[in-house]
Amino acid sequence: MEIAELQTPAEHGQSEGNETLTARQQEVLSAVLDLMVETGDGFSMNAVAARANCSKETLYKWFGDREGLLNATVQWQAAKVRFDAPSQSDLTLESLQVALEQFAQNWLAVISGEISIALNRLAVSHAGSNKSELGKIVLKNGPFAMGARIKPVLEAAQDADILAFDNVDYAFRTFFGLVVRDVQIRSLLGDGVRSELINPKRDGAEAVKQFLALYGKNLGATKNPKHKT
Amino acid sequence: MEIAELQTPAEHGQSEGNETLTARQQEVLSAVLDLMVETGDGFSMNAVAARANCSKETLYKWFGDREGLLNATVQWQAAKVRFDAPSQSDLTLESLQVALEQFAQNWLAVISGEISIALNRLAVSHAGSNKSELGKIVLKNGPFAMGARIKPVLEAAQDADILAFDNVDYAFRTFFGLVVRDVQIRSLLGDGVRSELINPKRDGAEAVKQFLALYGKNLGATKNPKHKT
DNA sequence: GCTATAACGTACCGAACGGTACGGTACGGC
DNA sequence: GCCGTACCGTACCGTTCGGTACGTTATAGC
Repeated sequence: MEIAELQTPAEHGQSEGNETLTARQQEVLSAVLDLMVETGDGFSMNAVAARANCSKETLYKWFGDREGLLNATVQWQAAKVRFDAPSQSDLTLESLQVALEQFAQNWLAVISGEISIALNRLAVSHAGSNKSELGKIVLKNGPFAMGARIKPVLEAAQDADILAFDNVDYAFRTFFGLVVRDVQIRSLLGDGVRSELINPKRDGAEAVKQFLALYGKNLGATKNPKHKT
Repeated sequence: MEIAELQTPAEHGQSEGNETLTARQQEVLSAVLDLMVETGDGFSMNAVAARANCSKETLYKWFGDREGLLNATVQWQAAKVRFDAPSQSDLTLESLQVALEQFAQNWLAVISGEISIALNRLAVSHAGSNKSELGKIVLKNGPFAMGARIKPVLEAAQDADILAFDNVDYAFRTFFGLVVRDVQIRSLLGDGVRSELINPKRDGAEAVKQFLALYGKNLGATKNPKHKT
């Protein structure tokens, strides 16, 4: 479920500082998020100040510069969205399936949300021009965080003779592909069909079924990849 | 090469036209592409003119405005990169596998190339701010073009009793996920591991193997999705 | 009540950029 | 030789934006 743990404001750089953001500061970041969803990257510091009813001077005092403000916003939002893979002590095929399904469904719901889309758009465009940490931040809180939570589950399932694979990284990336499919890139490119065509509940379950068909150990002749990395 | 057909090389909108670009105009677009790879979206019209040794006035005359220049560049590049799915008359499991592998490998090679990454970054960032056709253009020449080429092959394979699926769209999107995995999003977000970690030849073949394991008809108990749309 | 601090609002500055105008040059048609 | 056309190079204009400065207000501590 949604572990909401706050904090992590992140000073101008990515100092991974743990100074808690004040409520007022979070109001500002929320305003930034709104503007981001509405206009992409095309909003000015003036617009932020106006939307948040604060002065530009305060903005610069708190966040250093525009980059710092964006970094803080992205990190703040990323911290809010983190959810864990449900881990249970007794691991069976059924419980694994449930855990993966829940994770896949959460993930699909997140990446098809407009906030995630806006954040990823911002990070992608800033990853082009060097000198920006936004890409790394989103990468760390997106695909990498997903892997960090799923891989232990996969490895536990392998230990429990439920799954079979040679390379947990590759197995995870297959899981990623089956879950995300073309949803994320199409969303980022502005394909409007998202909410109609995508059903996180159904598609997540289907992805897990397919993943288990590929990597489940008891399911007939499975074709396990031979990657050694 | 200077035909008297006047300009209007790629009218400001997306006139889908293939009015031939003069060699000089293609030089300009090539310069734009270079700048795009180098600096993302952060290049000025002055920079384009300087790089291409042409005047800004000519730029505006040929392409209307900055948007028109970007559109022309993206369309020009997209047209160059198109490749067909090899289609043969006799469709067997082996020939299908070969065809899909070749396609998957081509696709992986394209999307991990720096030009494709730069183009997709540009399109993604412009898809955020409305009022830009770039997202649609890339969508059309990317995922949609891929689907338009693969789906007929899948359907032919279904007719030949090689594959089994209920929904060709969903089957294609699974294929997409298995091929692309996390490669594209990680590349767009600036993850540098691309060329080392990714082997189009090997990964494309593996993706096809997995796809056939899921949707091949003669391969034991396959779990076909029950999607109706 | 007095002072200090924090933040608001507005005005301002310099730079960069999109877009336009203009003078100069090379070249093909006649 | 003359003209029209296409293009180059540069200068220019108006606007926007990031960032700073400053005067004003409100709140907290003493």
